[in-house]
Amino acid sequence: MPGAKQRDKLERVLGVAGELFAASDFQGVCMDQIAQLAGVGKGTLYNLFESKEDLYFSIIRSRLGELLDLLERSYDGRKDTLKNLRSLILHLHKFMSKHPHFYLLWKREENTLARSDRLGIAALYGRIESLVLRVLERGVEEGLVRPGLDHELVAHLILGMIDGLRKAPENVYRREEALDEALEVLMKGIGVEGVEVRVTYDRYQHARSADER
Amino acid sequence: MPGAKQRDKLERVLGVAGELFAASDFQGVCMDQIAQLAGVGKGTLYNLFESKEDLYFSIIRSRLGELLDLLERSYDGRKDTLKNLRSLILHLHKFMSKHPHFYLLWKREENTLARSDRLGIAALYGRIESLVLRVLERGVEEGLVRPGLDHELVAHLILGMIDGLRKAPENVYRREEALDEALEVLMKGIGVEGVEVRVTYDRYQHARSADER
Amino acid sequence: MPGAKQRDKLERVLGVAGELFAASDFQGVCMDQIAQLAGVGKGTLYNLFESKEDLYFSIIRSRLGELLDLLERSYDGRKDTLKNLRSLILHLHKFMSKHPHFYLLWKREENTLARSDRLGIAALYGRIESLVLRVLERGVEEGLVRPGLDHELVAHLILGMIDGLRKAPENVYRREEALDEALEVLMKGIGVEGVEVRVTYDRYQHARSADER
Amino acid sequence: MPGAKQRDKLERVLGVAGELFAASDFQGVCMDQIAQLAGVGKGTLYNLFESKEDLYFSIIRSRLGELLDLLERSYDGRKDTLKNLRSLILHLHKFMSKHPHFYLLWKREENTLARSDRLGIAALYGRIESLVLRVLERGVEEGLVRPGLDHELVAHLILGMIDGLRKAPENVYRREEALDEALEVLMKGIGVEGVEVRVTYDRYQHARSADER
DNA sequence: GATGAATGAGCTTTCATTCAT
DNA sequence: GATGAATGAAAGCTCATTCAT
Repeated sequence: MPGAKQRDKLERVLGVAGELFAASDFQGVCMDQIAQLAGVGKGTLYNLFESKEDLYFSIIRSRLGELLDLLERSYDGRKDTLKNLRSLILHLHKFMSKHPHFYLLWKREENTLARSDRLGIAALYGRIESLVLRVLERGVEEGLVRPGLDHELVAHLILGMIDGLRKAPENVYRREEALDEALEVLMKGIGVEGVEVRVTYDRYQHARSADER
Repeated sequence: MPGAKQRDKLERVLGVAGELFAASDFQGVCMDQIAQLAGVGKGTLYNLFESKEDLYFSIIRSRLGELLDLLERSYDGRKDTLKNLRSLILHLHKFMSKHPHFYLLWKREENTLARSDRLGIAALYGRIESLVLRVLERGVEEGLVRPGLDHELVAHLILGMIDGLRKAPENVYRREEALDEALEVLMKGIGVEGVEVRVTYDRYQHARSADER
Repeated sequence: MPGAKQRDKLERVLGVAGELFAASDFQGVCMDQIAQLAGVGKGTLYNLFESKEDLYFSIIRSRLGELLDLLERSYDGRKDTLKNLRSLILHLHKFMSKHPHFYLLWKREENTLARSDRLGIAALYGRIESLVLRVLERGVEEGLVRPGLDHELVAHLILGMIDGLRKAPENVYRREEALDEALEVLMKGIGVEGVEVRVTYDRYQHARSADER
Repeated sequence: MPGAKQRDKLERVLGVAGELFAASDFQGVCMDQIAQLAGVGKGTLYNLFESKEDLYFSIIRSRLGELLDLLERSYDGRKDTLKNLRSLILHLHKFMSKHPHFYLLWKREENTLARSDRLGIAALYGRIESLVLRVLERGVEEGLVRPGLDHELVAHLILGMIDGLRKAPENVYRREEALDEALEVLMKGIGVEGVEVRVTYDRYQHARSADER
């Protein structure tokens, strides 16, 4: 099966290119470098991708696709909202650690991409929003999220908070409790008043094991 | 006074360049375009800025500087936390409307800039964080913000939420109530339990007039 | 064998560029011209040479290298001094006729290069001096050159004379006897008094055939 | 008399520019530098000279003119040939020490200038040749220079030797005796056989005082 | 006359892309 | 399919020159 070798090569190129693009920027990277570091000929890059731009956005698109598959698989309409939100945050966090370069590229381009959906990335971004919307709706059904909120708005607030979490200094962000503290702020913010939402480290441990494959 | 003409020219260049850079990206804009649209000679650009890169980051730096002066001037240790946060959100919102291109550039580069503080922009970013930290501390003193929160973390959550607000679809975001809804989510999230925080449109109107010069 | 084509191309570029640079000067020649006339793409010039400056000095360096190899090969410790000096003059003369542009460039830059040995050219210049010194020492051994002369000084006088010869008007310089007349002046100038040095056209013919491959 | 100030300014510019041009080359110097270092406005340069090229060659032309006036004044048809040649060498040597930059520029351009007499410099070069020719003719009349030599050729040999002298390493060239040794080689080279030519340091001293103003 | 801000032609150099091997 | 030498469009930048003050 030659597909395996092809796949390897493609992954190698995506990995190397992601690293390089994140380290400087689109124009700061040249195809020669990528080819050299990936151990392939320059011509091969053009067999794999239409152009440099295609390569660049393919990094974002492919990883973002992976991430969304992951998030959507982990979402479970039956789970409670707390678990779902925690799972969202956890998976984003894990994915970010695994593909640090991808995140930079994504965040760098997300505003640009919104306008003209180059290469279908904006569509992917839509999926994440719809996922959060579903979580919120489920939360209202459960009586955990207070009704009357503009879900489209709140979805962006949530995603923004998660991104803010990422930008916190490492010493803050890396503390495991940080995730729970953020989750607590979030739940109090959108939760039904008077309903106690217990977010504890024990639960965090538990959620973690339950949620991952 | 030749300074006036100089200033005009510089502002015109910053404006034109900001527009162009936001419309595509760094490499998608050439100095000839900028010069042409700004109505100056190409050489003049190089009298005003060291290089194309310098021009690019000068847009961010100068606007960010303006923004921070604005925010810091509007912060008032005696005001209540609600007012301070509302003022923060309002000013960010207004500035964003006035300089829509600047925001795109800023957000595009913020992750890159964090690493190597090119041209002192990261330092400016630090000022905004410290401002939010002061607001939080004041909130605790007032008994409006619950103690025990990691302020560094929460500061990033707040800034992230505000950014999320910006990313919400125009039809959501433009609704005046959106700001108050976000503020409410935020206050419930970080506020002391049981303390009623009334965020109403009337107050919003009032705060607006009180806050602006 | 791709080396052959490469070599051809390189020689063509060196030839064309030499011609152009000699015809005006460094700044009077642009890379487009060179590429066009050499029948290669502009990019190819940059595969062959680091920069325009590198190309420029490569002309001098490579030809000067050739010349020195020639001179050093033709020098023979056993030959008499007259033959050696004649050989030196003859070879310089021939080389100059073959590469008229190179000479101009060399002479134009020799004073500049002495100061900062860009690209190892000054080192080559040292080799020609040491060659003349060896000829002089041999001349003293033979009893043909009078002792007590400062050889370093005389070496420069000799090289200066040869260069003066080159600058003589064509109608003078091209006369074959001119070389012998110069050689006679030189030998009388540095020779042992009373020792007859016969420099005749016949010998010149003879020396020519003996000396060249 | 404003002419004096003008003259000062012009001399200052020529001096500064000569230094700069000698330190790098024509293209390596920009009008801003010259203006700055000379303490004049850039526009003033264009009142004094037609163009950058004109300025460049004016340095050579004006100094070369000075030099030739000097040499021609010092030549005296009645003096003996030895004195005349010594005077030639001495004056060149002195002038060179006084205007080190000029020499570099002159030598750099002399081959280029020969072809198209830009700005009348080649004409000046002709005067130096004719001066040497007159010295030689006088030498033949005196019975000190042997007849039958091609004077045009020998003139170039002499000028070449003098230039060779200049290129000799400083430690050689600076020795006062070096001039006399060169003169001796020269006189033996072109002198009538058997006629003793005494070149001593005493005479050198004497000639020096007699010759200079 | 003196100045230096403004200009833009013209240059070197880079690098995405192609295509013969 | 894989390669990388060759290409030339494109762009950043410089600096001689001008001219309004």
